[in-house]
Amino acid sequence: MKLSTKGTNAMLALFNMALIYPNKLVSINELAMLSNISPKYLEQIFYSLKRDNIITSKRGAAGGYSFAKPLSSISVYEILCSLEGTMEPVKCLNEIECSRAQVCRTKPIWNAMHNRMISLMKSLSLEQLVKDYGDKNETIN
Amino acid sequence: MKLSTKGTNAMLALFNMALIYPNKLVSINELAMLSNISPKYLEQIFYSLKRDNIITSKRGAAGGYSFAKPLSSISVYEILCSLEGTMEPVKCLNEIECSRAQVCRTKPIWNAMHNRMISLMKSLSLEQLVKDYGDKNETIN
DNA sequence: CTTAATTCCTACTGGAATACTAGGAATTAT
DNA sequence: ATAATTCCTAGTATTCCAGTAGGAATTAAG
Repeated sequence: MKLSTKGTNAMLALFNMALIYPNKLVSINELAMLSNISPKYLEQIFYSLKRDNIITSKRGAAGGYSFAKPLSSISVYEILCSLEGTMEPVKCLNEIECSRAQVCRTKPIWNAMHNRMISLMKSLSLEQLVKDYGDKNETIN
Repeated sequence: MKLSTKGTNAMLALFNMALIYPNKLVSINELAMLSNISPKYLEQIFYSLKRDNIITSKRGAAGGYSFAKPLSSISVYEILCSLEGTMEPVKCLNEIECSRAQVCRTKPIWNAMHNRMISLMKSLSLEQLVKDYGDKNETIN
C-alpha cells in the first residue's frame, strides 16, 4: 500500500514549481536540480503530467514547462492518478469483468476506503498546499 | 497504491470464517476451499495472523483455527497491517531517519492521507462487516 | 543557416517485491 | 500406529518499478 516514487516525486516537483515558478516557464534541468531528482526521471514524470493536461510545455531553446490551468484547480488526486494510473486499493474496483463480482462481499470495504482517500486528495489543491506549507526560504528536496 | 493479495485474501478468508465458523475450529483446507484460495497460500497468511494474535489455533488431527478475540475487537486495520507490515503510503512517515525530513513539505499530505485511511480501517470491525454484508446463502470467493 | 537548448517519445535494464509453491517437522485425536 | 493437521523455513518465478539511454523534433538566437 505504497505510493510510487513517481507519484511522490511528481508532487515534490510540482510543489516547487508552484512555489517558485508559478507563472514562468521552467526547464526540466532547473527544476530537477532544485528538487534533487534525476533530470531524465523527471522528464518521464512530466511526460505523464503533460499527457493528462496538468502541465503544458514549450519546446526548443528557452522552452520549458508551466501549469496548464490555475493552481486552485489542480488537485493532489489528479496528480497522483496521472502517475499511478488509478488510486484504487484493489484492481477489481473499476473492472466490469471481475470474476468474483457476484459474490464478493469485501468489495464494499475497498470501495469505502477508496472513496475516503479520493475525497481527501481531491480537496487538496496545489494552491492550498503552497499556502499551507510554502516557505520560499526553503525548497523541497 | 494497491493492497497485496495477501491482504485482500486475508480479509476474504476471515470474513467467511466470521460468517460461517464464528465459534468453531476450522481447518485451512476447509476454509481455503470455501474461499477459493490455495491452501498453502492461506497457510502463509494465517501464519502472520496468528503471530499478530488475531487468530489462534489447535494443532494435530481435528485441529484448526479460531478467532483469538471477539469479532467486535478485530479491525480491518489490524488485519491488513498483519499482512502488509504497515499501511503508510510512503516509507518516510515512520522513519526517524529520513534524509529529507528537515525540508520536506509534502510529508503533511501523506500524513493526512494516512490518518484518514487508518481511521476508517480502524472503525471497521469484522463483526460490523458481517452484519452489514453477511448473507449466509453465499460465501465470498 | 547553424548551433545550442530544450521537449518528445520509445525502449531498455537491473533490482526489488510479490505471489505462490515445497517439504518436512511437530503435534494430537482416534 | 496412523492420519490429520498446524508450524516453520526456504525457494522460485514473475511481475512491477525505478531509473537510464538515445536520438528525433522543435525553436530561439546569433
